[in-house]
Order: sequence, then C-alpha cells, then structure tokens
Amino acid sequence: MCAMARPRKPLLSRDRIVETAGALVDAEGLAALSTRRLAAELGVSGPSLYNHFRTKDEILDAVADAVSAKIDLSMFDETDGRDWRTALHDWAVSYRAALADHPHVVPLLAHGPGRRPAGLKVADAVFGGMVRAGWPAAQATYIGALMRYFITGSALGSFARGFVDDEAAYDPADYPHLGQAHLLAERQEKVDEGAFETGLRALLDGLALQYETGVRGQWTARSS
Amino acid sequence: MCAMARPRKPLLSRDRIVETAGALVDAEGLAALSTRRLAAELGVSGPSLYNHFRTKDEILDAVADAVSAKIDLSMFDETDGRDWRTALHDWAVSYRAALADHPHVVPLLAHGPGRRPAGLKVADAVFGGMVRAGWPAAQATYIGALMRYFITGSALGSFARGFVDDEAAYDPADYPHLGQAHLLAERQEKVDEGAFETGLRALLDGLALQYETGVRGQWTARSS
DNA sequence: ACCTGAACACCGTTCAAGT
DNA sequence: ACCTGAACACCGTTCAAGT
Repeated sequence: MCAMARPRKPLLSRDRIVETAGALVDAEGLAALSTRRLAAELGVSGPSLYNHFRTKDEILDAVADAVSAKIDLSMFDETDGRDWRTALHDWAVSYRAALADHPHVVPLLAHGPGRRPAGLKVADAVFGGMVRAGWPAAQATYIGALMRYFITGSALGSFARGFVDDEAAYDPADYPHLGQAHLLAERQEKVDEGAFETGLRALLDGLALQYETGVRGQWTARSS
Repeated sequence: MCAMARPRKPLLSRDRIVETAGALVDAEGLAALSTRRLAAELGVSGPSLYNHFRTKDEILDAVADAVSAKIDLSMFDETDGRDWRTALHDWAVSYRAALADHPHVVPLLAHGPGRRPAGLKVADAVFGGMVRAGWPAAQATYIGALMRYFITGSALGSFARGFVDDEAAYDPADYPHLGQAHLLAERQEKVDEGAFETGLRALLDGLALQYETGVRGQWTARSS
C-alpha cells in the first residue's frame, strides 16, 4: 500500500459526495451524517471533503436541493395558465410525493429556498403560474407561501406517527378524547393521506372563493 | 473553596433546567444547547444534568412541551361547541403566536406530540371540540392533523426569510418571475402574516363547504 | 489540485468517587 | 440522593505535509 497523497484521477466529485450523502441520510437519518462517516462511505479520509465543499452545511444544502429538483413543475408551463386550481393541486401532490420519498431531508427544506437553485425554480414557477392565471402579485406570493407551509408541514410532521403506539400513554382522565389515539400509529399512512387530501381540497376550495370575489371586485381591496 | 460533592439543598431541579434550556434555545438557537453549556449556565458541571434527565433529548422534549402549554385551548371548552369555525380560527391564531414566540423550538414540536402531556392536551382538545360540533371522528382527526401541518409549517419556514436579501441571487434568466424576491426579506413579517391569514381563511372556508355537504348528506359517504 | 494524518476545540454520556 | 472530575468515543474543521 503506497500512501498516495494525490491520485492521478480525483477520488471525489461534488456529485458523488451529494449522492452518497443523500443515500446515507435517507437510510439512517440526518444524525447519521457526519463528515467522517460520509468520508468513510466514500473510501476517503474526513478532511478530503473540504476540497469540494466549504462546510458540512453546504453538502446538506446540495442534498436538499436535489430533492427539490424532483418536484414536477410542468403544470405551470401552459402559456395561458387559466386553470390555476388544477395546476396547484397537481403541483402539491408532486411536491408532497417528493418530500415523502426523503422524509429525513424535509427539515432542511422547510426553511425556504435560500440560494438553492432548484428551490428557487419552484418558487419562480408557482409565482409565475399564479400571476399568469390572474392572481395579483401579492396574492400569488401568499399562495406560494401558504402551499409550502401546508406541504412541508405535512411531510415533516406525519401526524399519525407523532402518536405512540401504546394505549397506556393516553389516560382517559387526562385526555378524554384520545381513547383511540394509539391506533393512529398503525393507520398512519391512511390518516396522513386523508388529512392531506382533506386539507388540500379545503385550501383550494377556499382560494377559489377568494379568486371569484377578487375577479368580481377587480381586486380593488387587496391588490398591491 | 471546598469541593462539595453533594450540597444540602439540591442545586438543580427539572424546572430550573427546562427554564434555563428554553431561554438558551430562544436566545441562541438549538445548536447552542450543549449539555456542557447548559450546565455552565446553571453553575454546575455537565454530568449533573443526568441526575434529573436521562438524555439531552428528554430535556428538549420538556422545553418543547412548555411551549405547547402556552397554546390557548379555552375556545374548545363550550359544552355545545357549535361554532367550530370560530374556535378553530382562534386556536390557530393562538397556536401560531405561541410558536412565533419560540421559533427555534418549532422543529422539536413539528414531529407530533409523542408522549408530551401538553402536546397531547392540544390534540385532545381540538379533536373533542370538532366531534362535539358534529364532525365525524375521522374528519375530526383530519382537521387536527391538517391544522397542525399548516401552522407548524408556517412557523417553521418563514417564507419570506427563506429568501436572501441580495438582488444578485435572482438572475432573471434563471428565475423570470423572482425579480422582486430580494425584497421579501425586508417585508418578511407582512408577507408571512398575509400568507398565514390568507391560508387560514381559505382552509376554514373550504372546511365549511365540506361541513355543509356532510351535514346535508348526513356524512353518508365519508363517515367512519 | 487533491488527498493525508495530526491536531484543536468541541460533543453526549458513563462511571467511580465523594458527601 | 446529588454533585464531581476523569474518561470514552465521538464531532466539524484547520493545516502542514505529501505528490
């Protein structure tokens, strides 16, 4: 074994680092990603990573952006963009599916796009789509924000998984209405899906109401 | 200075630890809370904490629950509970205010109540209130879940703060609709508040639609 | 340019020792 | 019962040294 300090062909690349980091986070969670562990997975020593990224946070940013890049945005492509409701619905479903595939990454995404290109692309597409559909700029901004609240919230905090599967944890004297709460854990997927669908429908119904009111009044009160 | 191993009166208590930990997290963020730092703040050595909590995570759980305990639940007290919409609205506003006061704690709360008593009290109150107001159990569960999605999502990821205050970050060639995005940072509070209010109104309007439909059809299709 | 080992200043947690 | 210092197995990051 010769201790070669620099190989003729680089052992690492940004892409390979991000890919391996993403796989590790998906498999074992954010806490499992240390620079040493990641380096070991890449067959390299810890400090080597710093030749390609300035900090561990930069690596995590890249992992997060790779997930954002999987969100379908094609529904905002239509040049007329009239049917904003269908577009918003399909986007929300695709958005949530992308996050659900990588639940451990959601906390990284929840704080906004920052300087991540794919995250910015998402914000750009939904804002552009809503404006084209006739929403005033201020409302289009709100829609991008509130949809993100709802979707990342639902992906981050699986409601059902947030309860422990242990009947003894729910003393009827303390929580008179949680007698069935321990069942939530096993029905987790159905409950979270039902809540997401119910909430998304309510959100879109409510926005449709605001759209009609706005169009009738030509957005006099709230446009900016 | 005598090196006393055990004082006659305990130096620590669970309450004092949680209070100091919460203050530290509020002031400097989650990353600033190490067991050694917290112990120093309490005038004590690191391992002392383990006489009162089994792990650091247990301390964080208690900090999170203290925030949940500040959420107003009195709107679900009324024995008739007919006006579910007003109750839900007021609860959402109080919920969000509690989280906004402790933004660094939100990630700890986002994963659900677990075994935290105050978190379970919240889930119990909203579920009970909705059922009393006439919602079927399944829908009441969904409402608790989707409201939490929206509220924690909005508290966790301030939309506006998620954009950097740097015009150069938004190349028009890449993001044709984000020309004003750098302004979001300074208008942060107004944007987040507007998005929250718009989303909450839409959510409640949409749920009212589903309530009316359900009552008319006596929840035949979706009750369980 | 790109990798290495050694080193620095940290972590959470355990444990025997003190009173 | 409740605190202590020492210790273990970790961290992220810097840096001089190698090729």
